[in-house]
Amino acid sequence: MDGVPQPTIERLVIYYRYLKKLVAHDDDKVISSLDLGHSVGVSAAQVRKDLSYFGEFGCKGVGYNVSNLKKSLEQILGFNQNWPIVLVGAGNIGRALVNYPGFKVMGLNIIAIFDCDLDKIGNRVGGLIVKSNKEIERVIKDKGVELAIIAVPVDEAQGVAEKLVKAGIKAIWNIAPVTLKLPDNVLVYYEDLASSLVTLTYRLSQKRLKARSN
Amino acid sequence: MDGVPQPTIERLVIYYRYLKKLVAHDDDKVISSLDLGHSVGVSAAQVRKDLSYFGEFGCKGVGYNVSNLKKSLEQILGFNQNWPIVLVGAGNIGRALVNYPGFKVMGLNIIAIFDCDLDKIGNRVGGLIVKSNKEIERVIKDKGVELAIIAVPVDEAQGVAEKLVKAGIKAIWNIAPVTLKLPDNVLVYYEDLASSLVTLTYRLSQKRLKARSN
DNA sequence: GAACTTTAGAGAATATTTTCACAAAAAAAG
DNA sequence: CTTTTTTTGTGAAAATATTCTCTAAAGTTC
Ligand SMILES: NC(=O)c1ccc[n+]([C@@H]2O[C@H](COP(=O)([O-])OP(=O)(O)OC[C@H]3O[C@@H](n4cnc5c(N)ncnc54)[C@H](O)[C@@H]3O)[C@@H](O)[C@H]2O)c1
Ligand SMILES: NC(=O)c1ccc[n+]([C@@H]2O[C@H](COP(=O)([O-])OP(=O)(O)OC[C@H]3O[C@@H](n4cnc5c(N)ncnc54)[C@H](O)[C@@H]3O)[C@@H](O)[C@H]2O)c1
Repeated sequence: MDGVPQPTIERLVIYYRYLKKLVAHDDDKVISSLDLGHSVGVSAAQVRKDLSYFGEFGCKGVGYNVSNLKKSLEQILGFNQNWPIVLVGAGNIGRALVNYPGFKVMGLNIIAIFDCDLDKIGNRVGGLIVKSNKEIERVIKDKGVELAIIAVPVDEAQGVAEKLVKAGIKAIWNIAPVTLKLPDNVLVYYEDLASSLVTLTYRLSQKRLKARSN
Repeated sequence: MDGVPQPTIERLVIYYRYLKKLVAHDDDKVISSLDLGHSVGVSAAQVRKDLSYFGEFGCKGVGYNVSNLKKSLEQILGFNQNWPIVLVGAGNIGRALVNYPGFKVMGLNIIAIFDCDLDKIGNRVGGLIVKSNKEIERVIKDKGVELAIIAVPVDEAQGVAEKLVKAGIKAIWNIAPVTLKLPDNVLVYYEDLASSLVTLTYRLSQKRLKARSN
């Protein structure tokens, strides 16, 4: 059940969202890897290979039962579990994330938001009240939280990360564009918005160069 | 100059940020691939390979001149160019992105923000006034904009994307979690925040399973 | 200035991920 | 009931990306 490529997991989420839309519209009872792939911009072979890491979900000559496949993906991706999450940094990005309703359907629940700025502590963000950093450890331990989001300025991220790990956090999603130095047993995933955008400008330049040389 | 791995570009941005910090602190005149790599969580070989796609920047037995390498990366990544960008959707994420000062140093300039909600049009976001969707085409053509960010709800994204492409947009950074159907010559990069988080919960589950089976 | 140390660059070897190709199962057509 | 069509699942092949290994250049030590 391991040895699953990283990109496969991300694509499963994409398949899931499309299937959910189909179920909601009661559009189709069954879908082929070709149609599913085409709908989400992935090859049919890739769809089948991605699913094959987890078992057999389709029927030869027919395709996949939409509703069942959706349920299987929920199971695989852990959407029926509850993942309590704490978020540090009640700034622009932090507030956007807390206000976003799309995480809940995936079992992702931001249960607390922390900040060190006295002007922000006590404010309401989404359904939460911004708490002081001083409560980080207590909340994490009380609720047995393993996953945290870091949305503080670059220079604060390392310190916040260490505090989180000390409190028991096992995985961090870091939006601050800085590499964290943490024990190997802590999972860290970097969400680097600027570098994604730069990839796009880079490819745009490449295309221009190629066009010019033709 | 092509055939550069996608991940290499993203890492170059990471190297760049670290070098910028060194230059600002006047910390080091020279850095080895080992030190640079170690600082940003990448192997030394990876650092050297990444740079080798673009030329020779180091000195054997010595390392890389920090300031020169930073300048070379600026050149490679197009940070000294001006990339005007339009953003559609003055919601939570859209406003966060416009307010973020970190894009400017990479030549990324959000020059206009659009929304269709009358309550939002006319509001100030960062240094910009939210404009009506009706002005999208005019602004893009007037300013020769090629790059757009989509930050509207899922169901609106396809329509907005088509409007942008018709106005001349060549590359889209889509934050709405939905696959866009656009002509092949339009570059699309998806920023899927939820799927990143799910990858993390998935890996966390895996680790738990592995720990339990030991 | 000879021997040693450090470190970039590059090609080879590995590892990872995607695509291909086809057998086998299910359904549909004849 | 046989043939044809559809479509999955999978092992092999291809493509992509990373790591290893070694050479040679630059600097340092003695
Ligand atoms: N806003 C964006 O679009 C964007 C894009 C890319 C990256 N980022 C990164 O995301 C992070 C947050 O960005 P933002 O725009 O939300 O910034 P922001 O300044 O709006 O918010 C940062 C928040 O963190 C709080 N904070 C500072 N130090 C803290 C600490 N030690 N403990 C707890 N809270 C602390 C501040 O009080 C503030 O509320 C930054 O690292 C930024 O580089 C943001
Ligand atoms: N906020 C998050 O943390 C988050 C996380 C993941 C994904 N997303 C995605 O990002 C997108 C935006 O999220 P958000 O939280 O900012 O939502 P939001 O509701 O706060 O903002 C959406 C904005 O788009 C505007 N809009 C709607 N239709 C439009 C149209 N046709 N043309 C122009 N403007 C239009 C709305 O008026 C609103 O201002 C959504 O697709 C969401 O799924 C957001």
